Amino acid sequence: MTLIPPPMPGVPGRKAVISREDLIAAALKLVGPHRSVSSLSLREVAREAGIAPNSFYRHFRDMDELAIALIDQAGRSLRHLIGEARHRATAERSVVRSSVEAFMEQLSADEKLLHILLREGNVGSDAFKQAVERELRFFEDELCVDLVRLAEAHGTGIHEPALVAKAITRLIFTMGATAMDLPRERHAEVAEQMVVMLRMIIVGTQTMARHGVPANDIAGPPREDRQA
Amino acid sequence: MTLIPPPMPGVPGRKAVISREDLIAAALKLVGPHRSVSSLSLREVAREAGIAPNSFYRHFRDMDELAIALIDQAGRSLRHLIGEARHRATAERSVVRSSVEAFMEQLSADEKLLHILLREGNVGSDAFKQAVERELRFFEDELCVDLVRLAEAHGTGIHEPALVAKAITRLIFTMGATAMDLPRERHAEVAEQMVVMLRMIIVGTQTMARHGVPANDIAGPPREDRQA
DNA sequence: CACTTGTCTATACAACTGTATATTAATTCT
DNA sequence: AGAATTAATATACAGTTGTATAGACAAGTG
Repeated sequence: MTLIPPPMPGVPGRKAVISREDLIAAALKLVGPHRSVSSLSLREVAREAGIAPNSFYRHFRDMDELAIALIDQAGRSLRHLIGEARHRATAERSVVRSSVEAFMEQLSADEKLLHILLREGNVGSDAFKQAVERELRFFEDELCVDLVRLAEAHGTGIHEPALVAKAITRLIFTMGATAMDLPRERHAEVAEQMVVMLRMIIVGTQTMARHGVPANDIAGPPREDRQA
Repeated sequence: MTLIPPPMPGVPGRKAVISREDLIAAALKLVGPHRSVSSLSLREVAREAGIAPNSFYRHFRDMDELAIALIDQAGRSLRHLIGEARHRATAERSVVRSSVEAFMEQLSADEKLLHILLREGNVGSDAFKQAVERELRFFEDELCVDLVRLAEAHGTGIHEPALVAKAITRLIFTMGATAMDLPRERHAEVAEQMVVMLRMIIVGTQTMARHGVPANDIAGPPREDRQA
């Protein structure tokens, strides 16, 4: 999706002095901790890219369309990152730790793209939100098959793997979002918190797979409909 | 904070035909799934409230100030809600289930206020974000003392209660935010997912308290620095 | 060459924004 | 009654926004 037409030499017309990617880059330069994508104006992006406002329409119909392209790119970047993290993980260290570390690492380096994916899934148009949701679900699905595979390999059970994946994903993303407002030196601390949280979830799902799911938690009295 | 001056009879001047609360209400009428607080304009709110644009300044200095007042109100509403949920919980059912149910219930009823708290903590000015963060932390702290108290009462251990509270809070809030985009009839399903997720965390923290924390998870090889 | 085609720019317009200034209206105090 | 004080308004202005229209430039075609 959002493919660039290949540079066939047989097409008439003027040589494009600017490309979609240039516009995306210009938009990226403008977003930041205080500037959300949905608050960018068409003219602003055009100005940053050094073109006339109307030239924008040659590449995108809307700012919304640009935003979705941005999300796509952020998603690709994230998927690449996670792929690498997974590769590193199975070799030496735990998935949890190395994934979290890779995530936080990317958070510092590639800040803007992650920013978009993390924080702006809640505002904006429907198309915008769906695009973010799609990337989240992608992340989630990959994590799910990973979890199942690892659980089988290690002989540990896993209760409701899909929900485990969902919980972990959402947790990583929100924690990452809040980490972005913190000074760089506190990122390691947040990463450590994330690792502990994820371990709790994993220990929980394993215990529940081993001993059966409890019908109530620490707060409630025993219930009658507890499963045998 | 944001106190109304008491109606002393001894102050000259014209009777105020509109109050801060009316402006807040007008702003609330405007926000929705497609309209974020930070995208509201001063004139728009004034128009909705039926006053001249400049009259806005009699009550707030900024739209930002209005936004923070909105967050305060949403926070109060949420705290009230949680207080009730906790009251109900200790009596008959589990904290987890009844809290989640109360949360989702409020989500449907009082949609707008929760909306603001849930979705808009990531965009907007610093003051805005800090206000949301403050409310989140409040929620978190209350939950933490609850967890510790319950763990003691039931004789179950609890590992890193503060982190448990944080994880649960963030999870509830993000899941709640995504639920708001779903049709009403799927809310129960999301609530069920949330309950399972939270139980995993609680079972996890209990197991870790009982058996000691694992030095690595299901994916990694044993590490040497494992705690005795 | 003229011709078409696609890219970009210039100008323009109506709508909207936040806010400054000045004026009017309502209420209480003396 | 009149003076004082405060809320609300009307008008106005400069800036920004999205976009419509029309024209200029460059590259390929016949």
